Amino acid sequence: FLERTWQFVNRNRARIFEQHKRLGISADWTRERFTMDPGPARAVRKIFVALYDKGLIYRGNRLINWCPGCRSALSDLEVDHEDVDSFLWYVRYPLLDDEGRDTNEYVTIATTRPETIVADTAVAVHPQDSRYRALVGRRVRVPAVDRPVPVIPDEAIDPEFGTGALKVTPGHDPVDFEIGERHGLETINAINIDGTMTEEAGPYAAMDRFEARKAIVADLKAQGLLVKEEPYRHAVGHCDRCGSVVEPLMSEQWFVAMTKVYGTGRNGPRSLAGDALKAVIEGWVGPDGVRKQIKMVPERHTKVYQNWLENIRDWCISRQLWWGHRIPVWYCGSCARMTVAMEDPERCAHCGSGHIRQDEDTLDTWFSSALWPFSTLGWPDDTEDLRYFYPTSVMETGYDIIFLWVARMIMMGLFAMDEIPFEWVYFHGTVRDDQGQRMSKSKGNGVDPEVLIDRYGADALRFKLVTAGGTGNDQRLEEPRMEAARNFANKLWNASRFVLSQLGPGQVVEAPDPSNRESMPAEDRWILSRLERLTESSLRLMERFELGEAGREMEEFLWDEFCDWYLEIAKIRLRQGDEASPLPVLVHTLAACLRLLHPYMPYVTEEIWSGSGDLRSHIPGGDGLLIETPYPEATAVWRDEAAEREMGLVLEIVRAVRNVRRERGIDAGRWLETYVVADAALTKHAPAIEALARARPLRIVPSREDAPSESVATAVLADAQVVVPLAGLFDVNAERAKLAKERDQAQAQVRSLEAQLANQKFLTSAPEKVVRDRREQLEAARSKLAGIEARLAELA
RNA sequence: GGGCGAUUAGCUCAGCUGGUCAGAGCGUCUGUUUUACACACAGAAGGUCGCAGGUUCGAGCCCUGCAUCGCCCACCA
Repeated sequence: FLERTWQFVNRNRARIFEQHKRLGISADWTRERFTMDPGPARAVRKIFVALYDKGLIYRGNRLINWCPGCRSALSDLEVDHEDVDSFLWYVRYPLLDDEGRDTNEYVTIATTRPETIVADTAVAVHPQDSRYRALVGRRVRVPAVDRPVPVIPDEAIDPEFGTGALKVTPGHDPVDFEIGERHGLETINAINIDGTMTEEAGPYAAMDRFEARKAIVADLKAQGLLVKEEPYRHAVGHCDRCGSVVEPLMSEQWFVAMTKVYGTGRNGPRSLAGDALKAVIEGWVGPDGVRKQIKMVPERHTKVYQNWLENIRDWCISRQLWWGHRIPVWYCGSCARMTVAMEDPERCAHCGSGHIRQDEDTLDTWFSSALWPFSTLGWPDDTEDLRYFYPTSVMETGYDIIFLWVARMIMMGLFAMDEIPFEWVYFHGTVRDDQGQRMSKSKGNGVDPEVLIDRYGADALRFKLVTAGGTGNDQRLEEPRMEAARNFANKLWNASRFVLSQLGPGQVVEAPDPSNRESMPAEDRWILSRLERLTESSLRLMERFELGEAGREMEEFLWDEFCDWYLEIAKIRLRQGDEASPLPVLVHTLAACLRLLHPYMPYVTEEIWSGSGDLRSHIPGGDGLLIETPYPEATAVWRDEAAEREMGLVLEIVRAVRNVRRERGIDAGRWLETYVVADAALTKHAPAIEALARARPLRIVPSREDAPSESVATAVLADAQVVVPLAGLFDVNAERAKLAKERDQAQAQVRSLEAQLANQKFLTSAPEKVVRDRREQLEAARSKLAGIEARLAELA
């Protein structure tokens, strides 16, 4: 966040200065205010000096990315390549004879940047290119400036592209610069730092670079040297800060050497990039002798990381911006040498002169960000916290800054601490607007989180962000999903209110005791068993960073199983004031949900626990904040397959009655006389079925003969049948049609299962459990089919 | 030019190590003042899981190719 703020400040520096000026605030004051605090500043200086001492930081006059808009150097990462529609201009360079006079021959080159013609110092062709072999060694005249330059051979030339001949501009193109170095060519600076042309540009001097381009093209055309201009789409570098077209040009800047080997250690030869690669690919042995490997989630990012590091170039770290850490280097006015120091020096370290001046440049904002894992822990002064918090376990950030930030934290962590900064990097996706567009200042489609928080609540925003997508995938910030998250928070709040309303002031409820399970009602055992499954499953998911899936499971459990079923069934006992109170299960299941959900919805859960809800006061030993209570652990003490099966049947029966009601258009409020053909053991669930299905009178009968068969709707389940007398509402044709449809489905299922179980290969190669499940499914399907057929026979 | 991701109900998206996984929310439709919640409850309709092959007893899930969209990297002027 700090870094983002600093970037923002940097982008807006001119405006802030102007504002302050208008307010009568001195520029010095402004500059001072926007200086980083001394802690991290010391870390930055210490690292700078250490890198410099190892020869990993150097100053050099090199071709760098220059932004004429910001008037600053940029690193490779700050240049965005965007496709631009332009032209490929084919230009004739007259061949000269030995005396330096024009001949009738030409070499035609293709260029996208005619304005750089004035800085050409050669024309290059591929050495194997038969078309040009004879020309190598001769000279051509550069148009516009009439400079004679040689035709040289170089492997870097692609004979297929353009005419196969390249104008070489070492001063303004990275490839050309390398060619220039190989052939000892002169480097000419034709473009100023403000984007205008230099004196070297001759007639075009002082023109803006794009104006100069037009002027040169016009002049070439006039001189008959322009062969053609071809529409051409190609990538052009833009400044990621201001959008200006970036200009490669020669400039004296500071660099960090990425691949230079500066020593050797227990992990072999050391270099910044090499070490960062090693820590992720094969692991890093720290000072404690333990090998630790940095793992990324989603894993695919490691390949991107690796690819970047394997092709990395030195990092240009000096910026000509106002804010940021100033480079801790002083130049001597007397002996001209440099003093590199942590503390501001009084005099030159070499000759003792007092005439020293600090470098005006600031550091790339990501240079200090790279130190974040340890500079925030007090390094280099107070290293106490470092012992406990370095390395940390998980670094969480967006995948868009994997190079800018993550890779550099790893480099600097290994350099300064000789230990990885973190073991896991968890990358979240990009949050887009509701149209799926990336949020950006220029588009103005940014969504202010504060507004969303006002509208839906902080918990809803957080829950939405964590659960709305897959791990590491981008997601849209859309309102319907925000509403759903808010509704869930509301659901949790209301369910809690209900539970709390059942408790007397100061009433303390003991936790359910597994050793008493025999005497507990099936629904209690059921919900506790389900809770345990949820705990086990969500913990497993969280360990794999499947945070969204875990949260969704919690929501589903709380809403569907706890609220819609358990709570409603528990109300019966609460109303009747049963001896076996559901309160222990109600209170402790809710408490467990609060703990599970706390990371997802910290505010509501805490409010229920220790705030106005004060659930903790009803729990033995309940004290402190929710965050202080232990997170639920996965155990199996409450696992109860029998209870789950039993309640599964109850739920099915209730749904069956509701379906009959719906299918016949019977008022939801009307009580329906209902027979359930099932084992007598089901009788104890009669009150629940009665209440939830509004089935009264309800009769549990042992066999189909005990229920009426005339004018009844029948729902056939595997382990039960539901019979609802309809009297006047009964429609025998509708009933037959419905049952026929169900029979077809059941038959299809039976056939498919039978076929699978008859397949010898399936039986031998499928896991035992799958085969067993299939057999059980077949049995259930057959039983259901038999029931349906019997009922159809009755109706015939 | 390389690499990666996406393509699943009208919309936005989940689907872990291949075995009922075809799901959720929203939307639509039908009902409901059932005393925690209408930011709710009950129910319904809706998808040949981009296309074509392949592996397997079995494939949204694995392999190959193709198509469309998006992102990242990149010194073909």
